[in-house]
Amino acid sequence: MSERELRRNLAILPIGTVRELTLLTDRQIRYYEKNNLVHPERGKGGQRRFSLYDVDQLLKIKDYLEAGDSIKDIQEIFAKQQRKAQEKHNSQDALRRSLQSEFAKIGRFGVK
Amino acid sequence: MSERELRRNLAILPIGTVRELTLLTDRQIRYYEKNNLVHPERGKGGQRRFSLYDVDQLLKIKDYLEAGDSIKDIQEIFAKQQRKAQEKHNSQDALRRSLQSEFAKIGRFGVK
DNA sequence: GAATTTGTGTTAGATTTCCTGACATCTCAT
DNA sequence: ATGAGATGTCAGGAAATCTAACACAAATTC
Repeated sequence: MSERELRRNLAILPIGTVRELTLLTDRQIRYYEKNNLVHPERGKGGQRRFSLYDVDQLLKIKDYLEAGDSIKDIQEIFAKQQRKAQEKHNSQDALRRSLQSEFAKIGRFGVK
Repeated sequence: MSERELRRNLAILPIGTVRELTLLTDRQIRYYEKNNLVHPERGKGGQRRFSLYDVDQLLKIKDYLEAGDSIKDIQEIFAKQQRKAQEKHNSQDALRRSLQSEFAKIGRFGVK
């Protein structure tokens, strides 16, 4: 994972901040969590910690709901996006590996 | 200010998160604030809210202190950095303005 | 070398935020 | 009408944060 992705996925925000950033209520945020749409971590005392990625997801949820989609619809939408991201990830990995092995054959860049 | 800068300066982190990110104690963080080295905002109930920029500043403070500098030294260092950033900002503004007025003369790009 | 300053630890009590669980309400679709 | 889905609201408790004060070691100043 890139540095940028790491930062994006750092669980650093309490629910109060997320509430302000998304204009959702605590109730809504917790409900979406219960329905597996977001997955905040928990701090030492058991309080939720959200990442910036979570905030993005919550904003998407908001949009989808306002567009008439149900929680279940959104679960499927996210599952689909998840699969695509995974494929993309895999194909990038594959590309990288094949490029590296090509370079290794040419012998100009070591694959360390 | 750019979108990126805006995000960087958004006051979103409670002191607990900042404590974990910097490995400083609350006491230290508050002391540095009292000495004008960081300037967290306050939430509705009066609790501190730090930005990612604040976190960076705190990490710098930590480095400087470990390097033997005093709080006052750091105040001056920051003041100097502040002035330089300001100058850079101004010169960028000046450049932008002069470019815009050049374009305006040529008449191809309106200065909105 | 005694006195002061500096940076930090620690504690206490009050306030704010967050937690879970339950019950209520409203809107659709059946 | 009935039931499911999404949200509001409330209660009681736990966790996080706040300020102010006292303590203290190390460095600095007189």
